[in-house]
Amino acid sequence: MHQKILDHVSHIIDLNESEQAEFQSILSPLKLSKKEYLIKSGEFVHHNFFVVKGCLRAFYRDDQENEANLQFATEDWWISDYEALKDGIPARLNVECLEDCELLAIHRDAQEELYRRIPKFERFFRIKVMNSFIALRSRIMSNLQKSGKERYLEFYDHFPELENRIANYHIANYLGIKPESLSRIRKELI
Amino acid sequence: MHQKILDHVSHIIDLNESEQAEFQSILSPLKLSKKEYLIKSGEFVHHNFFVVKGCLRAFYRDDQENEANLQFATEDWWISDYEALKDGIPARLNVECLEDCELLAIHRDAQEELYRRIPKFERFFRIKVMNSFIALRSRIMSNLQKSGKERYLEFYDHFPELENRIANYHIANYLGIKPESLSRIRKELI
DNA sequence: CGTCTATTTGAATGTACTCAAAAGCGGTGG
DNA sequence: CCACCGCTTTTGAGTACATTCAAATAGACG
Repeated sequence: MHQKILDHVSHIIDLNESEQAEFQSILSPLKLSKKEYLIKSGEFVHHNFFVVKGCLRAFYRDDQENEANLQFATEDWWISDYEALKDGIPARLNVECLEDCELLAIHRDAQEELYRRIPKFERFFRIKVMNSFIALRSRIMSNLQKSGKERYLEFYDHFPELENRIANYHIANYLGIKPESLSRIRKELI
Repeated sequence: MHQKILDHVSHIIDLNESEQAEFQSILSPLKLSKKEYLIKSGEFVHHNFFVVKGCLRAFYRDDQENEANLQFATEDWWISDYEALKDGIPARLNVECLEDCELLAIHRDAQEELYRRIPKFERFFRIKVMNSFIALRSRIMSNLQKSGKERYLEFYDHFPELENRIANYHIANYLGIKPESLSRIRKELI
C-alpha cells in the first residue's frame, strides 16, 4: 500500500479500487542515502519519481563546474529530468539527495501505458504540470523584477519548512545570489 | 476552416473528421490591432488563445510600473494567464499586441467540455504544457547561470525570427537587462 | 519634412561580487 | 564531557560590472 501517493493523486482525480490497484502495480519503491545521486547528467533517464520522504535538489552543472539549483523536492513532489525522459536523450540535470530519501519510481513505458488504460491520468499529470508551469512563470517574473532580498522573502514565504532543512548556500544558489550576499540579507532582516 | 490550428494539433494527436469538426466548433476567431490588450491585469480571464497571426507579449507590471516580459507569442503559440483561467481569479498578467493579431479563442468551459468528450485533448495539452515547462526550466537555468550576453545569444539562437520583429527594449526586458546594456552587448558582437 | 520613439554613447554611481580570513556549528572519537 | 575536525556561515575590504541619468543620434511614420 502506497497510501501517500494515492492520497496525493486522489486530490485531483477519483480512482476506484481496481484503478488504484493498477496504479500501485507500476510503482517501484527505492531508498537512497544523503549525497547519493538519483539522476546524473549524461546518463539516460527511465523514470519519473515521487518523493515519499526526504529532500532532493535538481541542478545543472556547466563546464566550469558552476551549479544552478533548479528545484528542491520534498514529500509529495515529483522530480525527474522530463526532457531527457520524454525524448530519450541523456540527462542535462543532476538530482542529488540532501537527506536520506524514500521514493516511488514509475517507468516511462508504464506511465505511457497507464495513460492508455486510465486516461484520467493524462488529466492528473496535465494538471500537475500546469501547476508547475504556473509556479515557474512566477519564479521567472521574480528573477526579472525583484531584488535578492525580495526573492529570499518570497522563498521563505512559499517554503517556510525548507528554510531549516536546506543549507543556505543551496538556497542562495536557487535564488541566483552568492552565499555571502544571502548572509548579508539575512543579517539585515533580523 | 481553421487549418492552421488543426495542423498544429495534428502534430501531436490524430483527429477524425467529426473530432475536427467538434474542435473547430469551439474556436472563436478574433482580431486585435497593434497596442491593444488581449488581457489586462486585474480583469477576469475566460479564454485560452491560439495565435494564428501576429505577435504579442505577456508581462507583469508591479506597483512601481516596472514591467517584466514573460513571454512573446507568435504564430502557433498559445497564450493566456493560466493561473487566472484555472482558478477564476483576476489576471496578474497583461497581454499586449506588438503587431496586428489574428487569434482563436477557446472558452474555459468549452475546453473542459472538450476534455470530457475527446479525452485525447487532455493528452494534447499535457504535452504542450510539458514542453513549455521544460522551456521555462531551461530559461531559469540561464537566468541563474549565464551572463546577459550569453542569454542574448541564446535568445537569438532560439528565436532568430523575433530579433527583427520585436523592439530591443522588449528583448532586453525579457532577458533581464537594461536596453542600454543590450545595446552595448550588441555592439561588442558585431 | 517634422515629430515622436527607439537606440546608442558617455560618465558617474551603486550594488553584488570576489577573495581572504574569522567565527560558528555539528558530528566523532578520545 | 570535552577537544578536535571539517564544513557552513559570517564579516571585511577591494573590485568589477551593470545600472542610472543625460544627451545625442538614428529610425519610423504620418
